[in-house]
Amino acid sequence: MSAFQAPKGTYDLIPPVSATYLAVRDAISEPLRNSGYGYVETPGFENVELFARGVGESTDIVSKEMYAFETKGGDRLALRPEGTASVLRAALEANLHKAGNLPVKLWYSGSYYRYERPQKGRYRHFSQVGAEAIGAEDPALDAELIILADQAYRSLGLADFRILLNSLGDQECRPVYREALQGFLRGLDLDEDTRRRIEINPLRVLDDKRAEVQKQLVGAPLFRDYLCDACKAYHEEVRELLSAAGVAFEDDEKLVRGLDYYTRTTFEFVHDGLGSQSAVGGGGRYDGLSEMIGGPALPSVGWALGVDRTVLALQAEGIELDIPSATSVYAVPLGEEARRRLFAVVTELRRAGVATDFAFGGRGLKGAMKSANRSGARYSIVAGERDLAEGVAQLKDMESGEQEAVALDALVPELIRRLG
RNA sequence: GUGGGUAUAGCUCAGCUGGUAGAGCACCUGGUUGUGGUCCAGGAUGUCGCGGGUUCGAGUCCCGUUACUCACCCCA
Repeated sequence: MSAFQAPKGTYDLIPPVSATYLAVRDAISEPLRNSGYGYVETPGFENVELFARGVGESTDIVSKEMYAFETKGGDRLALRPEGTASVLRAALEANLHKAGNLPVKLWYSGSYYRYERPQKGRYRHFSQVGAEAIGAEDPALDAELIILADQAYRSLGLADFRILLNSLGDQECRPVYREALQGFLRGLDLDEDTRRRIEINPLRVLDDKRAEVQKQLVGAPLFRDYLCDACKAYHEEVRELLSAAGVAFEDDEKLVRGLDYYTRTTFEFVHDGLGSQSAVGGGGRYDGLSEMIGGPALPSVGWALGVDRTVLALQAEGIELDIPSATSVYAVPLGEEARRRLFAVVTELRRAGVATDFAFGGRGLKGAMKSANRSGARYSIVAGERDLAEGVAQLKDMESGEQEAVALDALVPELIRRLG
């Protein structure tokens, strides 16, 4: 115990659990790397205005959950609460969209920050892997991203997740629907906050999880009935491509996401084993975002998957990822001379690419062998004066317990041979 | 911001209507003066979250406080 602990809503990732997080990030990004997405990394903080204009002034994310601060130089910054706005900003700043190769496809992995009351699956510092395809309006692109996320989850062994799909329309049909919805909502018996939301962002009222609210929403106008022909055709094409790819999804007319920039396709990946925070990931199309942050018209689509929540989903399904032992060989010296000789062998093995560790700190043989066992190493090398006098070391198979003398000079090639 | 729950050994937890602290796992030592994982024998470990109160006596009751946790709102 130190006098300090991790700040509220944060946690440290330590072995062995941290290995699972690395594996999850790897599994999520693998299909992206295999599909033309390039890695992008942006700063952990941005000009606060980017999020205010991008994510939306009316969203909870911006209005009450953002870590905003002023620097000594007077700049107004904010820790990033999400990834899309930053990635788009970076792409525009580097003029990637002018390189003539649209869509610009990018993936990223990093930490995000929201000042919220922590609970299961919701932290103030959390980790996401995301993907963005910038500058193309093509239903196949929307489908591609959903298919790749599905592939990522399946590669982890997850089975109990569902994909919710909806369309939020465009500048043409959304205002008409919005007005129709507002007309309906204004007639309901709702609390003050919700009534305010009707005027600012009525679609999000549909997303309210409270039973007494949902009960009143029966009979609310559905966007499905208001979509313009272009949006309807686009959405139908996305649905068909997903079906053709064998990716199951559920139409959810009430799926509205809490970020203002979404248009047309929106989707969410939900898992029932996470407590009340059921979304493990989500995303959608954001055709207007580029212009909102001062760029050219660049219709785009993307998603972000929560690494923390994916790990919770794995736990809920009882899935243990098969993470290979980090160490293949563990060297145990007895005495000073052996320590020098074996340390040299360890260095040589490592340079040859064999994962090797060493009994540091001069523990007794028994303790050192215990460490060798805990390291998960397949082989241990033990050498003391008796062995050195004969120019050998004892090579022990930690699984079978069998041990044989191997000439010191032959150790490295022999281990490489055995480990394949 | 609002509400519920919890706080005892490194970890997971037990401790009945108040009588001065326990289990399992982990850890350490020995059985093996040069061998781990199994087995056997032994061992160490706690400001019982913190502060105050009631009491002859508080892990146990009361008040306060802090932390954690779950849920609402919202989201990954």
